[in-house]
Amino acid sequence: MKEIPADRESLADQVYESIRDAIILGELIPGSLHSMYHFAAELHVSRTPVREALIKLADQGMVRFERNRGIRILLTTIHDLEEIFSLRLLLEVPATFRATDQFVASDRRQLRQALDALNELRPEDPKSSARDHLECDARFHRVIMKASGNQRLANFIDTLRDLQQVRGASTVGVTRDFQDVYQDHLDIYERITAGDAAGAAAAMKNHIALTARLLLAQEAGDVGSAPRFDLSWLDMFTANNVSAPQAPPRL
Amino acid sequence: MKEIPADRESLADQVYESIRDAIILGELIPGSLHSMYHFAAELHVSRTPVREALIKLADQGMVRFERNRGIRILLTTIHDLEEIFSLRLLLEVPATFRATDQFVASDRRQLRQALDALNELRPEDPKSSARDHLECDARFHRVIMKASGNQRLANFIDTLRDLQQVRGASTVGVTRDFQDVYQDHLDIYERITAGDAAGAAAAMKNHIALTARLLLAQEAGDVGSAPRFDLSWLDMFTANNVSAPQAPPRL
DNA sequence: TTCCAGAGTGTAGCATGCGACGTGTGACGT
DNA sequence: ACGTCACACGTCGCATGCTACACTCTGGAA
Repeated sequence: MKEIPADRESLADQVYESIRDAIILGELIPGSLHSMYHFAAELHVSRTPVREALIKLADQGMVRFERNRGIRILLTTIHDLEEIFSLRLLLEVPATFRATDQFVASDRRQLRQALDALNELRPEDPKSSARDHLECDARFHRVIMKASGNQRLANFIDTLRDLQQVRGASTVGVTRDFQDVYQDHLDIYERITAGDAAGAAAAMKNHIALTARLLLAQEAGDVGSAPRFDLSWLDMFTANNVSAPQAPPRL
Repeated sequence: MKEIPADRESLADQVYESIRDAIILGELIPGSLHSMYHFAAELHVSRTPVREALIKLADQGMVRFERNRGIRILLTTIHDLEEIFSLRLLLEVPATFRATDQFVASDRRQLRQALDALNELRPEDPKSSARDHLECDARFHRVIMKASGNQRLANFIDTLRDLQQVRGASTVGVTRDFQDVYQDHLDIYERITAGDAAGAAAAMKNHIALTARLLLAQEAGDVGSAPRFDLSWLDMFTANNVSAPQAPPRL
């Protein structure tokens, strides 16, 4: 776990980020039990900021307090993933539509930056690249969500993505390669910058829906028990009636 | 502010509910500044559980910590209401659709109970009735959200409704009377119990959209400066293409 | 050998001590 | 009369003391 630097930010916030990152990076095994004393000693702070950070993480569903026992690191279950992707589809698709109409130069610059970062990733180190990819992917989406003008929506999506990353699951390198995913994002970028709101929304919808299908099938396969997932009912709430090519162009 | 009872639940949680309710009930004036010492003395607890409760409230946007100054009670702004109603439309309409398909007997019983409570309300005491109405309204919606099977969605909607209630705004008795609102909910109830998912979703959409329009116009009028609100872009993401009567039947 | 009981260990939950800092106030100089 | 500065007060942020309780492990009895 990373040490706490000595700069001027709330200690509790720094501890929050440290523990959150440690969970996402898999340094804290889901299901394992820890104590506030342990975290406090590890991070060289007192129990108070640790407790405050853990309360936030418990609210987000990443850990659970067990009275007089410790703090349990929670695993993001398949059902959690279903909830997460349902919410992402319901929120990110309309937000992309809205963002396109409100996009300004600085948004475009940031989105381009995130896109380039995504393109420059190469699967040299398989382990770290997957994590890096999740990070870049998150940056790309965050720019769009913020541009939608709904701050609460952007924050909520952020917490959902954190939970998704706890699972550590990525389709990259498993059912899709870097280039496929890059192409998805390039589609979205081009439609947004072209001012094609309906097209951008449709591209985002296809991107998330494809990721959800592949990821749910892939993760469910890991545990053997694979109940069928049905996200198709979401179709009618994600503007399947907008004028966009049914099959988005692929190279 | 209500005192803390001596039963067995986390003190911090009880303090959270006390302060949240106090804000919603308007006992804590938005914009006013308070201290943790003040809350602790008032509720006869130490500063620790007070601080933990306030952290949660700050996360939800109901209060703000001002370092070495105190805790500021925040006002839900018009822009906040826009964000809230956008999210409610994007989430509650699909959730209603989904809930209809998964409704079980116990859900139906609870929904009926909430509906009856709504019907029995009468504007005898104008002040408390408005609050009671908001509470019953929240219960009705919560049953449906839980029945949708997405716990995160239900929780998120709950926090949004809390923020909405901070504003204390209700259309009841201003631009609509009790009977109109009851009719809205009766429509939703009947379509859900009839298994008409698309119809229930459409009814929920109309209900929320109408409330949003009236409330935003009404609240914006209070302060004089009334920028135009445009929630119409949400139409295509709330299943305007489902087979449902354009004008829902009214008695 | 098995079951039960009781003490020990470690934990969260809450109370409290303490330091740093922003703010307001009052005195002093001009 | 007005501007400036220093001091005192109140507050958060963090550290630490303390208590009740859940679990475990051991020892003895059946």
